[in-house]
Amino acid sequence: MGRFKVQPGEPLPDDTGCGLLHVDMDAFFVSVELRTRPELADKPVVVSGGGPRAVVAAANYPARKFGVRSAMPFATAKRLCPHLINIPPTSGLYGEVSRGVMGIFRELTPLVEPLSLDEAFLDVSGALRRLDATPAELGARLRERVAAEHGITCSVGVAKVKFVAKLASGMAKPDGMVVVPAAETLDFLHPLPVSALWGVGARTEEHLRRLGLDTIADVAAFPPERLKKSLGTAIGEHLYRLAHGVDERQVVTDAPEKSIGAEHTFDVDRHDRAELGRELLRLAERVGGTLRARGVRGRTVSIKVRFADFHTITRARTLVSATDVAREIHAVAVALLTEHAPTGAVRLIGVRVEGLDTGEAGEQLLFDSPAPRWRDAEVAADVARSKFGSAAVRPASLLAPREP
DNA sequence: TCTGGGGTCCTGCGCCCG
DNA sequence: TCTGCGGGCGCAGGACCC
Repeated sequence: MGRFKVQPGEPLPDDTGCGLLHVDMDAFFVSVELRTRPELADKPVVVSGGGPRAVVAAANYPARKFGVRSAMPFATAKRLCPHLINIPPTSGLYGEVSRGVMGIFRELTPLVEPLSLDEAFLDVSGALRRLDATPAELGARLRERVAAEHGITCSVGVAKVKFVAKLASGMAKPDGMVVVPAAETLDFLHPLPVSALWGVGARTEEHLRRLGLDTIADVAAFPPERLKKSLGTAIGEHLYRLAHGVDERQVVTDAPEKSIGAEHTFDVDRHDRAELGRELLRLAERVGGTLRARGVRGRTVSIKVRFADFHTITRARTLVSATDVAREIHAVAVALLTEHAPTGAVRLIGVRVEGLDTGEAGEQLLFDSPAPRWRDAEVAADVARSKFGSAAVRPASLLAPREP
C-alpha cells in the first residue's frame, strides 16, 4: 500500500479523474488541547470525561503506542499506560476550531460535506481550473493552511469516489496524504480486509468471514445474489458495489437533520423512578433548547433505557403536532417510561425527538393546549441563559441536590 | 476491557386502508 | 360482502459511524 503515499519532496502522483478529497484531523480533540500545552506533546495524552464509566474520546499517537484507542474505557487505558495523562474536554472549543477549518475548505470549494467535527468530504472537480491546481496540489495546500492557521495536522485522501478517499485518508495518518489514481482503484482496494469496507463492523465482518470472505477481492468475486440473501438486499448490494470501486454518493452540503437527542449514563445504576423522571427533565430541557436553537420541531418522541446488564430498549410515541417544548417532550418521555419500560437497575437513559421539520407549517397546537405558554417561558429562559449563562434558569425540580 | 454520547440507516413486524 | 394483497406508517431493535 505504501506506493500510494505521497512522500515529502517527491513529485505528486497522477491524480487524473480524482475529484474527491477526504480530510481527517489527526487525534483532533487531543491535538487542539496540546496547542496550549506543547510540553505534553511527546507524552501519552487522552481527552476523556472523567468518572468511573468514562471512555476515551481521543488519544494522541504516543498513547496509541500503548494500545490506547478512542472509545476504550478510561480505566482500561490507564491500565495499559499507567502514566497516561488525561485532559477533560473543553466545552465549545472543538466546534470553534472545526468551524475555522471547514472555512478553509469552503474557500477552495463550496462543495464541502462535514461528517463530524473533525472530518469532511470535498468535491474539488469543479474548482480545479479556477484555482489552477490538481486535486493532490489542493490537498497539499489545505494541509499547510490548517497547520499554519490552527496549529493542528490533518491527513488527506484523494480518489475518484468517496469511500476510497476515506480509506486513503486513514492510510495517510498521521499528517500525510494518499492519492489513489482512478485507474488503480481496484489494485488499491482488493488486498484490503473486508473490515475496511464502509459499513462493515464487527458483526458484518464475522458474517462475511463465515462465508469465507476475507478480503475485498473475495467480496468482489462473490455471487451478488448470495451476498444479498445472506446480508439483506440493501447491505449486500452496497458492499458488492463498493468492492468493485463503485460509489455513486455525491458530496451533500446541507443534509437536513433527522433527529436530535440527549442521553446520560449514570456513574452508579439507578432504581428510583422519580430520579429517572428528573433526569428525563434535564435531558428534555437540553433537547428542547437544541430544537429551538436550530429552528426545528419534531413529531416523534422516543426514550432509550439501558439496564445494568446492558440490555437496551427504545419506546416511541408520535404526537398530533410537532413540538420543540421541553415540558411536552418530558411529559411524553415520562409516560413512555411509566407505561412501557420494565423496572430494574438503569445504567443509561436518553430522550430523542425525530421526524423533524422547520416548524413553519405553523402553530397546529390545539387551542386548549398549555404548550404555547410553556414555549413562551422556555424561549424567555433561552434568552436569559444566552445572557447570563446556562445555570441562570432551571426548572425548580432540578434545583434539588443531585447526589446525597 | 466492560463498554460515552451524538447521530444515521436498515429490517421486520403489526396495523390500517383501499 | 368477503378475502387477499400491497403500500404506507409507526414502532422496536440492531448495526454502524465518529
